[in-house]
Amino acid sequence: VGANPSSPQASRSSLSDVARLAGVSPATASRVISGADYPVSATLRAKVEQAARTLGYTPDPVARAMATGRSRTIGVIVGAATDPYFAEVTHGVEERARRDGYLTILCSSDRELDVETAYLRLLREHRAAGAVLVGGAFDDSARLEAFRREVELATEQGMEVVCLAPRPHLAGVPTVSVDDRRMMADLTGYLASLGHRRLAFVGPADGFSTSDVRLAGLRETVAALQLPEPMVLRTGFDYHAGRQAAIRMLEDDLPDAVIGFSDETALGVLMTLRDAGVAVPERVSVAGVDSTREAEFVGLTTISIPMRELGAAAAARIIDPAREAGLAREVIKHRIVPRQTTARRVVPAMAAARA
Amino acid sequence: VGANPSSPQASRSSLSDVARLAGVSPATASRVISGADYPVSATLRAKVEQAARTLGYTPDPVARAMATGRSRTIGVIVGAATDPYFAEVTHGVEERARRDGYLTILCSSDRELDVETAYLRLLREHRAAGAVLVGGAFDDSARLEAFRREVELATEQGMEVVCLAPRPHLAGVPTVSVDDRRMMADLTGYLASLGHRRLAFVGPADGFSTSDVRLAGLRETVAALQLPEPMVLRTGFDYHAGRQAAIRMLEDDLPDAVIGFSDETALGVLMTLRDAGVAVPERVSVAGVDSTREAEFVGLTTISIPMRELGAAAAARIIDPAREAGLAREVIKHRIVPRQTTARRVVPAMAAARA
DNA sequence: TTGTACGCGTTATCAG
DNA sequence: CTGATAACGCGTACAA
Repeated sequence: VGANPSSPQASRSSLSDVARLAGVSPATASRVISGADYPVSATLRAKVEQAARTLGYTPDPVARAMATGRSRTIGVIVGAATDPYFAEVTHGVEERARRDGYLTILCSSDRELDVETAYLRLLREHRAAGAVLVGGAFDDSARLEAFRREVELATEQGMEVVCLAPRPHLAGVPTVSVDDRRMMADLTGYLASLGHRRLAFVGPADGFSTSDVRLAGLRETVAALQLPEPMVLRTGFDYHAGRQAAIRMLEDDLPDAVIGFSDETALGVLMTLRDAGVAVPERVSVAGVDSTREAEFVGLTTISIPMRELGAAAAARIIDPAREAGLAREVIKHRIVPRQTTARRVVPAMAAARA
Repeated sequence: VGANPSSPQASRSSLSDVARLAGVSPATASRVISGADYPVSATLRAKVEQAARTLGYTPDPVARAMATGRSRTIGVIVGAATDPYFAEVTHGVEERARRDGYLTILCSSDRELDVETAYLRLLREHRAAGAVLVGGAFDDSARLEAFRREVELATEQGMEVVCLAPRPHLAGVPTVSVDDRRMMADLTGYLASLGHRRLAFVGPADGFSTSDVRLAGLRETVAALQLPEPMVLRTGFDYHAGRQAAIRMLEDDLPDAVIGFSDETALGVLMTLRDAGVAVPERVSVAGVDSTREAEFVGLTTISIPMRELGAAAAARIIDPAREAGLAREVIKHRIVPRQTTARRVVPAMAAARA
């Protein structure tokens, strides 16, 4: 009779073993081991600790999850695991989690709300301590209700859910992120200050939360500075999307400067333009967002976002919710990182004169 | 009396609820739900399935893990979560795992054997179905014994451990990987065929499994072709290591061609050489290993390794060990991907003539 | 302050 | 083929 018959278990010792060796009841042993703030005499406490050491006892995480409804496990839900931005944030979560013996569960959603919903459910069933929603999302109204419901269930069950980018339809969920609107406004201002007037934005289709906000920031600034209407190319998130956009620009019309939704997209634009013989930054300036390592490698102008720290902060919030219970909406400072893909605009006449 | 008091549980239904509604015993319900190959009459089976549907019942993974000693969870242990190679393999694992409702646990070890050991133990305690050891490792003899012991314990407990790169001191563990020695021999041959004689290798310190093997492959071929002794720069794994190595080469002496331990390293070399005004591939050829997306972006010559497929294969092996029980040491084919950072050697005289 | 006993939700054994 | 029932290892009301 009993479970787990096939495992030749290397004789792991259980809490009752510890209790027996220490000559106390399992309850007392539990109170000592689990660090409960329950009064236990110093004598017994010492005995239990000694016994635990002798037996090399380690609490069983699964049994604990069973009993407490909580496991030392953190889910991180990203749009694409291989995207450098997501990878960096995830690493931040993992490092912080590891410090406290938490396990990090990687959930890559292909930016599908349904997949996020399914993952959230799985995490809840596994009693994850919390979940980090790293990226933005499409405003997929058909799937949205199920998603919200799942977030609600998770929260009700005591899971900590943290957003690392604002989710418009997820009010009440603590969020720590940069100010996308302002960030893009700053970047636009920076490019304008270099003399660029005809701007282009390359990003995902309409309806993606963070992209929409960034685009709004761009448009506001363009309007305020009385620049011409910006070109908007909605080809996607990644490197390939950047390539496509660049090809379209090459066929159509070159702007003064291009802003990518992310470094990935901007890099796609950059490489494709250069391959086609377009001088960057002399003819066209290119800038991205994220400050991934790739961007550093090629000297791409970008906006610095503390990716690891964001991940670590989210993890910290999940591991110890009490500590940072206060702030529900924290804003991280961004910073423009000017590098070699942006430069003062060279007006055609001057260019001709120089040539 | 009882556990989990604080959770306002959204009334999840349990197996006994299903059993009650179906008018059968929990045992029968379990046999139907868990898909055990245990005889249950069609009538009762239908009743249970109906009841489960009505209640929207889902088995509890934690309780299952408790009872069976196995959870639908796969650990993937990598050297650095943000390294593109590891990220890609991890994504492969995740995609395959997701298909079967498995969760992927990301374990980033900073290439420290101790961290790998600790993670392995944590995974075992959490009843992970298996673990994927993705990268190589330093031959850290002091820590090695504990590591091996942990692998052994994991295996004894029924976990599937799979290596995606040979671990010399882990005999008996199923491994699916490329042939590092031959791969590097091929690449060396390729560079030699372009007329390059003075080769350089940039990689981690001595004693790192995969690097040692690759270097051996290089050396063999160099000897066979009677090329001069190669330069070996042991600066590390990543982009920065490549930069350092390049700086040293610039100060010291430029080879005809540089091979990086990985694409990351090679890219560091490439960018730094170009920043310093060294023409690649005209003056120096540069090649890497992995065929990461980054390498594609900048047109780096490299060796193609099917990263996602490797991850997926490892996951498949863990999810369904019976299926592929046979082969314990599978070798994946590699392929040289010539791109724009390698070219036929231009001998100084010719270069002068051309200039 | 300590101990007893039950429950978490399954699976597996053994008796019908 | 079906059903009681004992585990799995822990946390925790409740009684002492």
